[in-house]
Amino acid sequence: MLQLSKKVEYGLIALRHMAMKPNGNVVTTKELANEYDLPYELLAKIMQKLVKGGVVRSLQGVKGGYTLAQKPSELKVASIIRIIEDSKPMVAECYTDGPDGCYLFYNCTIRRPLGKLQRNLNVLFDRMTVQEII
Amino acid sequence: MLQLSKKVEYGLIALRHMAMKPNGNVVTTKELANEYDLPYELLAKIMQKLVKGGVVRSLQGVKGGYTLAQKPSELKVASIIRIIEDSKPMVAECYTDGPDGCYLFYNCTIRRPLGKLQRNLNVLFDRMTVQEII
DNA sequence: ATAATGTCCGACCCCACAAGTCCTATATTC
DNA sequence: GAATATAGGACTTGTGGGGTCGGACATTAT
Repeated sequence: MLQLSKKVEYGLIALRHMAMKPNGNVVTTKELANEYDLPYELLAKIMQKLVKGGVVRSLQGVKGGYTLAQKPSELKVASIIRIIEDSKPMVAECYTDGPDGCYLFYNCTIRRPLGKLQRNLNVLFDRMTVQEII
Repeated sequence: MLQLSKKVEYGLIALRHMAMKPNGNVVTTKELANEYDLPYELLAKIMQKLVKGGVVRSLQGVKGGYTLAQKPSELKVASIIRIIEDSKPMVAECYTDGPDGCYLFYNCTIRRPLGKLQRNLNVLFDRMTVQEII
């Protein structure tokens, strides 16, 4: 209920790990999976998403791996969630999908008030960065 | 992702509806289900939970129904969620279940930082009341 | 008293989606 | 060219949210 997904958790753990390494130091999926006992393949997928999201850079081949593409202080948790989940953290689907996503939409009486909650939530996730979880 | 459940949404809609009725006016599940086109049985379950949670009072029999047991300004959204979901809104399960709930627990590197997020979230849901969604 | 109409509540189904797995292709190093 | 890394599509599995059904009990009206 209202929880972050495992994917996001794993992603944050990985990013934190990288943020603590000396700059430019590559980290492999294997290393991460071993260190934190995370499912390798799943983590690999997450890392690939982070690459596409521009959060980390990848180096292929032997001696390959990942490095941060941005400073930890610039990596907003909100962005990480958006990249990994393909959507912002939302309190209700109607804020993403619009009228088509919810058959109540037009006569939904709690949409506006929830909007307030949503905005506060946005602020929360926008403020927090990877820097803070080191 | 991080969404409120339908149950909570329905519950809020119902409470709002009741909050707008003249004091002491009973509202039936049927009336609510029709008015907002919500699944009757599910809504009934939710209402029962709200009764157990002390948020609404029930009157059985013909002419029965529900009335608010508290002022709308006293009905915190946080409480509603807790009552309907049997748990507080949590960003990660480890905050409810403790060590047994997550095999990472002791070497989880993001638990403490997420705790900050959690506390902020608590404040958010504690501040908002049914009064505000009228 | 009995029919009508409401709550109460346990048991159940369904399915979308999160979580995790498997397999193959491609890049890089030595 | 062998070893080791990422890239990525396809697949399986498990769980929980959402929804349904059926019957018991309470109250009122006739």
